[in-house]
Amino acid sequence: MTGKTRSGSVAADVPAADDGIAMGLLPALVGYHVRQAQMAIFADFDAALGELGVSPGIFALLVIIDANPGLKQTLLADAARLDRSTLVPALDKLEQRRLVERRAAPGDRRSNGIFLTADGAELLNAARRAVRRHETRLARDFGPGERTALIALLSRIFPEHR
Amino acid sequence: MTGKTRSGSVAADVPAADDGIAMGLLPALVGYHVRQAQMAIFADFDAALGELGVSPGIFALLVIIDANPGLKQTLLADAARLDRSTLVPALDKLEQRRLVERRAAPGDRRSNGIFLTADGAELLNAARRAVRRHETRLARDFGPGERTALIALLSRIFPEHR
DNA sequence: AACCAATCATTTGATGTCAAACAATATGAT
DNA sequence: ATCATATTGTTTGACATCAAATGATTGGTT
Repeated sequence: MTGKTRSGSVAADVPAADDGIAMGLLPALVGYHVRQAQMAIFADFDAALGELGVSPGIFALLVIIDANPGLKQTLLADAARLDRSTLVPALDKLEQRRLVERRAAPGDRRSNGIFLTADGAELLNAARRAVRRHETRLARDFGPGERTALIALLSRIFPEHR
Repeated sequence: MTGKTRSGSVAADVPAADDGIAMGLLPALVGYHVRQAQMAIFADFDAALGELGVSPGIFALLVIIDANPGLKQTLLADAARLDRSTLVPALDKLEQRRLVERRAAPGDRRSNGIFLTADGAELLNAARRAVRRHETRLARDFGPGERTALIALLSRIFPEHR
């Protein structure tokens, strides 16, 4: 079984159980814990902002739109790390909710500039407050500096993929 | 950089740009960096194991099945954090690839015990080697202990959601 | 001026995920 | 023993996502 692992490599050893279920080498993997953390964060985020109809992805979109009024869809998609085609129905929904507007770009009839409406800006402010509470909860057991240290470590993972 | 970060609270400050695009408060959020890290990790994982037809989710399934032969689908789904209905087509595919088997459970005609085939065990071994290389790459810029520290920090996020 | 390649938003198709509803089987209460 | 309730695997429907193809527009080359 999963013999001894060599030095610099990944600790392969036994287990850690999940209610009697062995998880093999998974708990030794950074990727596994990143995924677990992401799911837990998503769950709390949804509990905090689901009422507002704001998911993490929607929140990121609103923040980026607010910080870059008039941004074209392709650039917005890149910034939010979405495919252009994925952004289309997302913006459709936000437009139906009167949170954002697509306005014809002044010099280019192919592209739209994306803008937050007044309602969108208002909702974003409420969402920001909820997100700050969520983030505080997330790091409530962290000592001073640990939250920053976590972000710093995460930022050093595969920077070539960003 | 990222300006001054306050003690317990969330730094709301300016920017960080992504190619001229302002990202607002996103870079101050742990959740944002966890998501970025997850996407980067997934990309490298896929580059390393896509050839084997093994995604992170498939890998986790194979590892758990191997560590718990005969596990019932519901428990497997719980351990892998999938809905039981999501597991069905995943197992269908693995069964078509002759990597796993559903065998009638001895005392309960409702449930199946899930087992790795010889082919499945073989593929899993190859996948494990590739994953270890992947994990080593992931942490190649980390000093001794930093990898462990990262896992420890991630594990302390919303433990109530696990 | 006329073409051709690149860009922009969109449509379409495939996949992975959850949630709700379902049929078969098992368990527990009386 | 009978009946109500749980559990197990599955089907179906909704949704987010990516990738590839499409139509309109732009810009560059000649």
